[in-house]
Amino acid sequence: MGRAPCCDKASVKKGPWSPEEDAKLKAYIEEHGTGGNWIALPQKIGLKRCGKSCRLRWLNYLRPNIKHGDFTEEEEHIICSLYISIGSRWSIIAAQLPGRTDNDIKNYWNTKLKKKLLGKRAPSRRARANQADPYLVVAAGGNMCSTSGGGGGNNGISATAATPQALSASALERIQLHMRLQGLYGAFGCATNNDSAATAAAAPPWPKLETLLQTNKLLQGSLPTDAVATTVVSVQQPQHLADQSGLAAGAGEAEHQLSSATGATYMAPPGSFERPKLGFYSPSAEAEAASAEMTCPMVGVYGGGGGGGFGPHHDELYDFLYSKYGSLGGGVVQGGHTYHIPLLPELQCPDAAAAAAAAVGADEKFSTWAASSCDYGAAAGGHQLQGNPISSGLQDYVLGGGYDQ
DNA sequence: AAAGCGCACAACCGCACGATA
DNA sequence: TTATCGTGCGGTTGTGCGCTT
Repeated sequence: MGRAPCCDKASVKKGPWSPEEDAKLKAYIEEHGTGGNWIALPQKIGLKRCGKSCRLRWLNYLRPNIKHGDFTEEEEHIICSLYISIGSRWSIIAAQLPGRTDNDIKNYWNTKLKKKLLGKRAPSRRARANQADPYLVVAAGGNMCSTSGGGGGNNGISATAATPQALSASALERIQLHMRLQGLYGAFGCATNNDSAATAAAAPPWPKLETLLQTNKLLQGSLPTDAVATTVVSVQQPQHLADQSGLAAGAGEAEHQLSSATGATYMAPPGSFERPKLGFYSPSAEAEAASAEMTCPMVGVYGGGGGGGFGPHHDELYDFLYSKYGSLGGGVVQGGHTYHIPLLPELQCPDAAAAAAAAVGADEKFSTWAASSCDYGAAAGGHQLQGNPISSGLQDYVLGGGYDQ
């Protein structure tokens, strides 16, 4: 028995919205608000639309301060960075880009950015229809390292990890993307035996990501200073610290810290080292001096518990990455240069986003963040942004999430 | 000129979650 | 504790337009 549909599909209108419908919806919401019930709203205003459709139309097109098209280079960088870090959690990414909607960003990623960055064509509808296993499209058409072991040596990705069961398309794309940005294909000894891989390897790395990270541009201007609760110490670990800490060769405290190839940095509590998890990076204590501060009402709980921890693909993804970075001892050496995995910009606390939104006008999407106590996953996977009370007065955070679908 | 194709955008669908009765 | 409902999210599909053959 399936759940009842949200509306009578036989009587609701589908397809593009007319200007008249837009005007009706906009006028009503501007005057009365949504009334807290989208399902009932279309009846109230005489629209033959599903409530969900009304909500979508309002959020994506009719509400004030919506931007469409013309993504700036900086916005592209932010999308790219966050996609690597957290995957296809478009609503969270959208929260970092004022005026942008998750739908817009999702479309932009799928139609432009992905191709631009990964250098591959999205399979056509027809190809997709004929493709029995969608995961194989990525595995075969993407620029992932060969897992056949033929000629490329041990590239560290096990056959198991490369199977559709182990690594999702999203995870593969993120690995590809990050490698791409770092120009690490050669360092990983990838066997590139198809055209798309060769094309990808020839493409230039992401040129300005590092600049963006260094300048730490992500919504710094809107960070509130008066909200209370826990202080989250952001953000950028200075490069010299990253250099010193290494990845796996060190002992003691340094061993607690590891940067993953997705850009995640992990800080385990002293004395309880465990295998790092992929996820949003946690800032180091040393980063405090160079960091901005933001506040976020949350409690400090360590690890990936609560909403269910990390997604099923993370362990495999981690195993692959850790085997790479661990075995290479603190970075990837290529051409006499040691490549360190960059730290990613910090996600803005939703409450900060809410505060920023409040300054320019009510925004329903942000208002839901404001009430959620920085719950990053309530709807998107049930995971919470959780703090790690690593030492007195300092909080590191790991964003868990089942975002590999 | 017309068919085929790819692309971009808008919209829909189904699932998971939280709230509530 | 369980069922139901509304909401939010990410994935997918529909559609129109422009380019290519």
